[in-house]
Amino acid sequence: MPDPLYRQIAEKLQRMIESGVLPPGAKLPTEPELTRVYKASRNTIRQAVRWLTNRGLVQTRLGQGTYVVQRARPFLTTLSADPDTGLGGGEGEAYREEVRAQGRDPFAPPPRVEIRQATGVIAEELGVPDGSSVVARRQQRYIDEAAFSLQTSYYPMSLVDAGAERLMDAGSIEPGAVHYLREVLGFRQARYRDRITVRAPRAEEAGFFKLPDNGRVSVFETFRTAYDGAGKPFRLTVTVFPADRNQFVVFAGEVPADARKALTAVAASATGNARPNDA
Amino acid sequence: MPDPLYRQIAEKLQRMIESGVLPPGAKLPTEPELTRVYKASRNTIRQAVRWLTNRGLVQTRLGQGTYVVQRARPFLTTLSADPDTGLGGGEGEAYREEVRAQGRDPFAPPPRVEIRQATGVIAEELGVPDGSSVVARRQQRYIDEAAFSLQTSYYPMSLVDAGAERLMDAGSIEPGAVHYLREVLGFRQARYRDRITVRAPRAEEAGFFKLPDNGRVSVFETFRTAYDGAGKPFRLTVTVFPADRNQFVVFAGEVPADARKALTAVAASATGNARPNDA
DNA sequence: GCAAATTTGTTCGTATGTATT
DNA sequence: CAATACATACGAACAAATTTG
Repeated sequence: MPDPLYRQIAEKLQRMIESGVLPPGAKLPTEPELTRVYKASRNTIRQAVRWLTNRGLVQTRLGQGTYVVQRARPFLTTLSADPDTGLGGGEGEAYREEVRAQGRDPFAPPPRVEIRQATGVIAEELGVPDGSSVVARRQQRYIDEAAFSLQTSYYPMSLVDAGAERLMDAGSIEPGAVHYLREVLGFRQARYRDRITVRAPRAEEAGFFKLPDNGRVSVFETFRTAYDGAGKPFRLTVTVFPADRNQFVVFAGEVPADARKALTAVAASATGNARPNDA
Repeated sequence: MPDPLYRQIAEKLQRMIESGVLPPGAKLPTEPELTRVYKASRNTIRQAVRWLTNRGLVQTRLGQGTYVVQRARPFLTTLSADPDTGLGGGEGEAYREEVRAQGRDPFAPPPRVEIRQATGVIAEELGVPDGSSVVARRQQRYIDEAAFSLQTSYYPMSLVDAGAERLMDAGSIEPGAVHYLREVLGFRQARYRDRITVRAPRAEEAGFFKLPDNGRVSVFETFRTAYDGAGKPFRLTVTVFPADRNQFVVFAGEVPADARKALTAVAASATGNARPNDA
């Protein structure tokens, strides 16, 4: 039995998009036009377009039309520690350097600082009792004016008691909290564990990242637990990145310098074109 | 101006799901029932349910009903090299060990082996001319009888010429291709670069992993380029994992043994409950 | 094993609302 | 303000898959 009508129409449009007949940014015919071309009711046409929307191929704009999506240039975050600085990617100074190295423009407003009760994952990862107080430093980051990540770092209150008072400063800690903790408490970074997950965005996240409200684009959520010299966790950093414009890189062992650069070119070659897993 | 009716209905159902009134696995009322309860047409009810479906909260089954989704226990793959064996996660022997370490049951049928022409990413990453021949070894992997990953490793034909003839064997190379290359050509693993991306599944992948056909669940696609002692790439491994049941872990520096174990508990604590990024 | 009932899926038609040009 | 374009909502009929009797 053939596919339902709306699928047939959707697949025809999909082929036009993937073959380049409808290039990124192009406007699809309007619903009444498609109704005439494919001799289907408007509801069926709308169902076909919705199918494309759910797959992230097109995007509809009320009052304007339906357009083939333009993929943003992906940004690469290195998770493994830098062999020179010993810093992991995505945080403070390391973030700004990595953005500039990719020829792009970083911006981060001062963090919001709050005192919260540790619960669930936060308490477990920091090894503090459930309900005890932690400092939460919440940071928004932009690249080329576009929202790029939402990061919250949690520190046990015991660090503040031990002398790291500036953790509770409302402004930025320059050149970075990692650096500050090393100076004040002697903690060396480059001992951490990252966990990388993917999930649907929450409403606030969808708003901040300007994601389509159909739940189509998911977000990466990374959990970084950092340990001090004695192996005790002293920091948990949770970061959310939109999955449609972010990728991660991990280096193991001594990887040639060539392979560390010019990665952006490979990353940008849309996975939609190269299909290394086809049969 | 309030939300449209279908959204109001969807959000009421969403609250029932998230508050536990409708626990995972529960059956939602049928469409005719919802029609009566919310005094909306069947089409509007269906739109509300579709909204929940697009967010991955429920799943409809033709002829049966609509059910609250049950999240599978996530599986963790370690990307950074094992400090003892020097092996990266997700490949050959390392895969089986990691699965058993998490108390689960690995299964992998023998790989399919093909000769292909290198194009795009494959040629670039392996540093071979576009169009030259490569050996592709394609492997399906299961955990607890469920499809878990689809992996293809590419090797330049020059390795076969240099003596690694078994790369073209149809069956498995025990205890693993990495081990074999070290024996025959002296390549040491533990020099590689991983790139982690997320995208919509292709039709074959959705079929193999039994993903819902609405494009809701996306897949991780990881690209691992391995380098020999001279810094020349000798292998590219592309792996696809369903994002709804997989997570990744990266260790940097000497992380305490405690933090390497008991990770599964933290990972399983559904991100749907703990909301570390809320305002 | 078959038929009926139940439940979601597809397709049409129609009317009205809202945002953009 | 008018025309265009997508969004919401209702009603109706039949199809396909599953469960029940």
